[in-house]
Order: sequence, then C-alpha cells, then structure tokens
Amino acid sequence: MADMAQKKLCRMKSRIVRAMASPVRLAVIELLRSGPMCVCDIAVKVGAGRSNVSRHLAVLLSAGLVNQRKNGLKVIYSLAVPCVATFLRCLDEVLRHNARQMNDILDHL
Amino acid sequence: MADMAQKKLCRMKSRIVRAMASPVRLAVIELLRSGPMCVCDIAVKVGAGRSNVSRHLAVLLSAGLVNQRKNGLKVIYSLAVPCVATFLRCLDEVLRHNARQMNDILDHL
DNA sequence: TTACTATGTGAGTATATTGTAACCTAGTGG
DNA sequence: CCACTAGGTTACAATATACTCACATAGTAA
Repeated sequence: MADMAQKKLCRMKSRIVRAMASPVRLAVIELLRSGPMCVCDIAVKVGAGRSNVSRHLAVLLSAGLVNQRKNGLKVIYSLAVPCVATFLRCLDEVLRHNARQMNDILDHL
Repeated sequence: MADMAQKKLCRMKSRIVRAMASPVRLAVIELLRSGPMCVCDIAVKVGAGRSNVSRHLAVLLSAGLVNQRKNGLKVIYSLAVPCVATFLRCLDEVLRHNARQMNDILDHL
C-alpha cells in the first residue's frame, strides 16, 4: 500500500468485497446465478423479510455487483459481472482447502 | 437459502469473504501474490502498525486464506489458495464495470 | 378516486470490526 | 542471567452493519 492510488484502490475494492460479505447477500448472488429475479421471489427463496432483502439488494447495486430493471410493479435484479460467479466457486475451493487441512491435523493425532 | 445446509454454507462463505473485506487485508493479500513474506516486512509495505497487521493476518489465517511458517524469530505468511489471486482480478473487473457504467451515464447528459 | 401490491427508506437498537496502546511470549545472542 | 527483536494478545473507544417496524412511493386496476 505504498502510494495514495494503491490505498484508494484497496478502499474501493474493500467496499465491493464488503458488499459480498453477508450470508444473505451471498445467498442472493448465488440465487441470481440461475437468472434474473424480482425482489419478492428473492425474499421468498432466501427466507428473509422483503424490506431487509431490498436493503441488501441496494448494497449489491451500489457496489456494482447487480443490475436493476423495472418491469411493471416489479424490479428485476441480475448479476452485473460474470466473474462474480467464478468467485463463488473459489469460495468453495477455500472451504475444501480448510476441510482438507483439518483432516490432516486430525490424522496426525 | 432453502435448507439448513445451504444456510450454514452461506455463513461459512460469508466468514471467508469478510476476512477479505478490509483495505488492509486486501493489500496484504495482494502483497502476498508476489511471494511469502514475514510480518515485519508486510507491516512496512502496507504501512500499518505491527500489532495491527498481526491481527489482520490472524483473521486471514483463521479464514484459511493464508498459511503460516516459522523461520527463527520470523513468521512467514503465504497465500493458501491460488484462486484468491484470481479473485483480485475479478475485483478489478468490477471496478472497470462500474467506471464504464458511470461513463455511460455521464455521456447521456 | 380508492384499494392493492411491490419496493424503498427512516429511525432505533443490537452487534461486530477497527486501530491504538500497553503488555506478554518466544527465539537469539552476549 | 539480561537485552533485544519479531510476533501475538488484551482492553477500550470509535465506527460501521444488520434487522425490525413503520411509513412512503410507485405502478396497476377497479
């Protein structure tokens, strides 16, 4: 983090990562991998209140992770950047890495 | 987030993402892409206090994002999962996506 | 107009995270 | 033994986030 520009970039990236750092929002992102969806359906699928989901979607939107499109009464959200889906697979890989590491420790008891 | 297992997975993934969701820790991860490094060097490079960096490294370690190795007085940290480096490139992509979108808005004024 | 539905937003409380400073531990060398 | 250095930990104040409830907005239809 030598110079100002690097620090600013890290702050901006951190804002994006923080936008993903919530169980509900991760569930929303995973849900949107299967296609665009309105707030009402998202709320049902992730099992949270509508106003709560609306707020979480606002965070994702403000971070640029999802796009918004109005359709009559409904607002349809969709994933904005494809690589976010790739990232979720990376998370699975970290979980597997952790489980493997834990097994190694247990095996050497 | 229909069943229990999905919810638990989302909580575990969220913990990993939160571990990345700090400007300092992001800078550390980016730094470690260039190779393993001791705490003292990391602290200097990211421009933060040693005890602070130590705590951030503990968070990354506990999330399984970095590995630890003792070498005399020093403790050397390294990236644990390769795809984390890929993820940083995804963050750049999101930043570019946001900048492009902002330009589109400004162009249509 | 009124009524209904889908979303978004404000306020309040509860909880979590951050950085700093002081202190503790461990390895090294005299 | 003591001194020095690298790293880790605890405590505390400041800040940020989350969830809920109530209310506001906007589109639709009668």
